[in-house]
Amino acid sequence: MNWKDKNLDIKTPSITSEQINEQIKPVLRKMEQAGIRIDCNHLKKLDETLTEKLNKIESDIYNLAGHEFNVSSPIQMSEVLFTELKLPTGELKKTKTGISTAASELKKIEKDHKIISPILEYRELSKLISTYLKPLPTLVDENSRLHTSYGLETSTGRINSSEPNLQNIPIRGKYGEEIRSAFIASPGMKLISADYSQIELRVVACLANDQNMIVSFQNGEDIHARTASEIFEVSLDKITAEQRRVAKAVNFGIVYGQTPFGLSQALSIETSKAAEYINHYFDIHKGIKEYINKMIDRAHTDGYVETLFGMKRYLPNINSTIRHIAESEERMAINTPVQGTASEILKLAMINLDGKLTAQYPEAKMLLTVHDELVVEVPQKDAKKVAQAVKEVMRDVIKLCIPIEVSVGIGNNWAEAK
DNA sequence: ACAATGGTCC
DNA sequence: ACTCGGACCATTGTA
Repeated sequence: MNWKDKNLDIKTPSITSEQINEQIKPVLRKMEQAGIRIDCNHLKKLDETLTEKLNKIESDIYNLAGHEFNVSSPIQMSEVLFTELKLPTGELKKTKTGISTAASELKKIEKDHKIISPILEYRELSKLISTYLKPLPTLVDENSRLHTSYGLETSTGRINSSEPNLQNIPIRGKYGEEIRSAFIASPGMKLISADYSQIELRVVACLANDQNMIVSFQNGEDIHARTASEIFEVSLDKITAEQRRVAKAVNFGIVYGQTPFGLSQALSIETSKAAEYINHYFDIHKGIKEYINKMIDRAHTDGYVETLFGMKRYLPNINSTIRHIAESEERMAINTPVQGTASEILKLAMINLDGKLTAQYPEAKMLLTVHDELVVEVPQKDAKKVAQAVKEVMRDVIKLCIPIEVSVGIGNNWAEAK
C-alpha cells in the first residue's frame, strides 16, 4: 500500500529512500572528518579509579569462591557457581554449552549467595574499562578528536557507527554520565544535543492510524502513563511507577513485534500475565492490531515490507515451515517499517540541517548521530540560535499526523548537553 | 580465524 | 523447545 495516501504528508515531496541515502553520504563523510573532541585525561583517570576497584572486587570474588579463576570466562564462572557452590539453576536460562551466567540470569539468584553481587559489579567495571576507557584514548588524533566511520548497510536503514562505535557510549548506570562528560566541546565552542521524543511510537501511531494513540500524542500526554491507565484501568493520576514501567515495556514491545513470552522475560512476570496485558492493549488499540496483521499479511504475500519513503526489506524466510524462523521474520515485518521510517526522518533532518548550517552557521558542525539524536558543535556565541534551529529543522522535517517533539540542550560536554 | 557468550546503545 | 526490533565490540576458548 501507499502510505502517502493515508494520513501522512511529507513536506519534501517525492524524495525516495535511495535519494535520502545518496544525499546523506557527503554529510556523514563531513561528520567523520570533523570528529569529536575527547578529554583523554578524564578517561585515563576514570580508568585508574575503576581498575583499582576492579582488582579489589576480583579478590573478593576469589575469597568467596575459595580459589582464583578467570572471572571473565563464562565456562569457569559456571563451574564455580553451579558445580562448586551448587547455586540453584532452576529458573536460569541455558546456553548451548551449559547454564547461562548472563547478568539478567544471575540477578535471579542474587539473594542465594554473596558472590553474585561482586560478580555483577566486576562485569560492569570490566566492560567499561575494556570497551571504552582503554581503547578510546588510543584512537584520538593530534587534536584529541575521535573519528568514527558511519555506514548505511543496515537492514532497516539505520546509520551505524564503527571503529569506534560512538552509538553505544554508556549513558545509564553509575558511570555513564562520567564517561559521556569526556566528550567535550573545543575551546570557545559548545555542544548541542537534540533528540526526538518517542519518534518510533509516533511513527507507528501514524502508520497504524491508531486513533487512541494519536489523540494521546495530540494532547501531549505521557504516553506510557496513558498506556498504563488503559491496561490497568485506573485513572491517569493514580498510576504507580511500577505500572508505568510495565506499560513502557508494552509500548516498546509493540514496535518489536512482541510476544507474551518476550514481555514476560523483559518484566520477569508470568507469561499468562504478559498475555493479559497484551490482549488488553490490543482491545484498546485496534489500529495497532490491524497494522501488525497487515504487515504480516503483506510480507507473506509480497515477500517484503517497506518504509514511508519506500525502502524495501525482503523477508525470504517468512513462509518457512520452521516456526521460529518464520515468526522471526514476522517480527521484522512489524518493526522494519517503524524503525526504518524513523531513521529516514532523522536522515532527512540531517540533510536539511547540513544545508542550513552551511548557509547560515558555517562554523557549526554536526558530529554525532545516534538513531534519534544529533550532536552539533558550535561557537559559543551562536549556541542558542543554532540549538533553536536544530530543534526546528528536526521538528519540521516532515508533517506527521501528530506533532513531533524534540528536546535540545547545550553544554560544554555531551553529558551536560543532554 | 572463528564461534560462543556477554554487554553497551537506541 | 524456544522467542520481542536494530547495531558493534571485548574476551575466552577452540580449530
